[in-house]
Amino acid sequence: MNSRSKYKTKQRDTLLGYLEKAPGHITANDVCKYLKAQGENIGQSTVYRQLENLVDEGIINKYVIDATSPACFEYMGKESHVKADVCFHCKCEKCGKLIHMQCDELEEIQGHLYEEHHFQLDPMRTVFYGLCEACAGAVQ
Amino acid sequence: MNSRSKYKTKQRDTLLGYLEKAPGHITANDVCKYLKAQGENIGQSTVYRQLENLVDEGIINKYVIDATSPACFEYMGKESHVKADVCFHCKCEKCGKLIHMQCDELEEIQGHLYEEHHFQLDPMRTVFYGLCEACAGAVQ
DNA sequence: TTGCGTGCAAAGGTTTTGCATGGCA
DNA sequence: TGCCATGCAAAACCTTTGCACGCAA
Repeated sequence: MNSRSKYKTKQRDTLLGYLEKAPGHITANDVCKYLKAQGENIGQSTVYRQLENLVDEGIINKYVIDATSPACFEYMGKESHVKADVCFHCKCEKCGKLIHMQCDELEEIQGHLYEEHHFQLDPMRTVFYGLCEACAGAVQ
Repeated sequence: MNSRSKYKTKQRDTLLGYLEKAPGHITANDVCKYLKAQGENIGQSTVYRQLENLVDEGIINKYVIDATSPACFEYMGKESHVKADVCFHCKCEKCGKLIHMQCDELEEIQGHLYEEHHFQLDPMRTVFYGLCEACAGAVQ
């Protein structure tokens, strides 16, 4: 679980450079394909291993939405993890779209659950299921 | 995605009968092994397909803990659906306990998500992950 | 020099799919 | 009778692992 990287390698820097400017949610496969397109040949095991390291270090986050779709990663920042913003995820049961949202009011859920129900919510892993705007409007 | 069962088959009944009295969370593999031990020979594809149906029907819930471990299922009950009351579920990531809660304030989440984010929450299927009181107190 | 990081290939395990057969309504 | 459900096997899929080599410190 705690396999923090001790060496600074070219591959790690390349990967980190991509993650920094990568948009929203990215899968390990996305990373591999991007790097390959760039001519950077980094083995997929290295990608997986470095992603795991970065998660351990808190530089990126990992989301597991469901069993069949691949895990998503997201850049959080190198600086200290002040956890200034808590993000939530909504997944559409119909089209499968993953919606990323950050909202103060939703943060209150966390406080409410803790104070009233003594439950310490982990927003990283919690996913709201339902219907997105498009799908809710499309059918019944 | 929406493959609700239309026929009532022996396999479905057998599976449902087991799920009703099955303890806590069960994997698809558990179900297969149990049925085989009972002399009930039900193909694994059938198990997976029926579990998917039952999730769609809201009779069982599906939990995904992480990418590599198999998904867990849990019996929720045949009734409800009347949604006279909206119930929420919290699952402890540590001890696995499933907490059932009904709370007016949490119902507001639904309204909020719909009005502000145009997302139609499905409380039946949404599970809040985190730490229960006991586990949160135990360690850090 | 030491031992971690890398890369390739192959394994691992869960879940899905194709297709012919059997069963419910 | 018309579909749907089933079962088997094989595929698909993501992720991890083994092992030899290269590279950082």
